[in-house]
Amino acid sequence: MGVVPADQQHAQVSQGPRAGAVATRRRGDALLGAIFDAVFDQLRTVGYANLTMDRVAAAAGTSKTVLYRRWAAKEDMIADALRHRLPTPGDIPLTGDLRADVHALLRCVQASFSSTRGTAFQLVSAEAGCGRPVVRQTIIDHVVEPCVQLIAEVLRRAAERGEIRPEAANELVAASGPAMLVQYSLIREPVVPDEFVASVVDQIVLPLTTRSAAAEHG
Amino acid sequence: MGVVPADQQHAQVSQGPRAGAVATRRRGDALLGAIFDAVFDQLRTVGYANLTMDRVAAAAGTSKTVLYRRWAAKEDMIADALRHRLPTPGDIPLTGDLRADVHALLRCVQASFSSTRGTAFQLVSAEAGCGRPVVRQTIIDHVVEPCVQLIAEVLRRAAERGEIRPEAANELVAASGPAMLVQYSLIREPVVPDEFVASVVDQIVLPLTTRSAAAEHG
DNA sequence: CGAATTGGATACTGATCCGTATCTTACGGA
DNA sequence: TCCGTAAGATACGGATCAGTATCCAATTCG
Repeated sequence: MGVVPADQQHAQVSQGPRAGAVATRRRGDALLGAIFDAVFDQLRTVGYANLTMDRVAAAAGTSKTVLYRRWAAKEDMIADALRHRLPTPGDIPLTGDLRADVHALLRCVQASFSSTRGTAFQLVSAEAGCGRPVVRQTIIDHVVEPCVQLIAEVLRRAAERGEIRPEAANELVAASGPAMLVQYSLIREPVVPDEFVASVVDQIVLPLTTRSAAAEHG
Repeated sequence: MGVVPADQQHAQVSQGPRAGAVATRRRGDALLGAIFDAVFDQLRTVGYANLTMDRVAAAAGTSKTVLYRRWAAKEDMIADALRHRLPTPGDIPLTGDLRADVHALLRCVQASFSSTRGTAFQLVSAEAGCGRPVVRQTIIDHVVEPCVQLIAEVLRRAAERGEIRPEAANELVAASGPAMLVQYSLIREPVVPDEFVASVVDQIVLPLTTRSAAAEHG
């Protein structure tokens, strides 16, 4: 309840010109980064439904005015936070090594959880069924779809090289890895551990591609 | 905007004593069912964030008073709606046939989407990170966890019979089927088609269990 | 038929939150 | 050093919504 001390300090003390004085006012990217931190922090602690501009401002150690000077609406702010924090799968260099490439692309999906503090798929479904699923579509288009497509491409090339059975080079198999990570983030805990990613690669994705795996059961 | 016609009729006309007169007032289970329909309808159309008691009441053709006579709070109502509509995996009879049992259990996961009009995992993540994840935990505990455990059990028995390779009888493989369905519901469309369930069984789960699938890649 | 029960309409309170307006104050460049 | 730009505090209007109170009407049961 009570009174919040008005002279509450920000978490980060930047190296200002006067080293003795506490940095009380951030600008530009420093401020922007603090706001994005606050957004994901709020998503993690109170959830999308209870995320308010007041709370984000308070968590960032700033005020609502600053937020509305940058974004017209709450959704714009969140979408912008995502665009700045989500990894870009297209930047991942592919080596041609099947296991390494699949692993790298799945780590990209994993990074989309950790970079948003595990709130990525909370956001995906929070808006499901709404009129303008801005945030939802941002994540799907930015990370999940590209990763699945890139994994599919990696599988296709491996099939051309004869490393895997050709029938396994499809989007269903390509989607299995991301699906396992999404599942883990939703059911177990928000941020997916490294060992789990490795397990998925070695016990799910790669076994599905081996020559001897039965091609059809139905 | 304007005025909603006060004499708006309910969708369902029950067979009252006077056949000529329009049934205007439902009771008991008929009313309860209409309310649950309205809950999932609202979740689908406006989303969890915009689901209000007023809107649910309006969609059910009743008033807020009726809702608060049954449930103390909004979350209780939603949780109750879930408990009445979600399938119960434990009721599924297991035949001992690997493919049939896996398929039946995955159809149970699928049913948890269709019975909630595709909103099940919207609910799972809408509350992620909140203090009291009532709705979230209801779905996980009621459907997903039981299904994964039952699939794991089915795999274990198949391994004992020598039908599948023993290393595949683990929870990671057991989770792959549900994970694919969750993924589909989140990314593609809310309700998962039958053919997709069959594809997952025949192209993901069963291939992972075949004797010749490489046991380890890492 | 008559009484008890339950459904339904409406209005109200208090809280919350979005988005804006206003004013003060720190920073940083010229 | 001075001035422009942007940060930050605060307050406010308007809207929305949860939950309650009150009154009325229909259905069911005795």
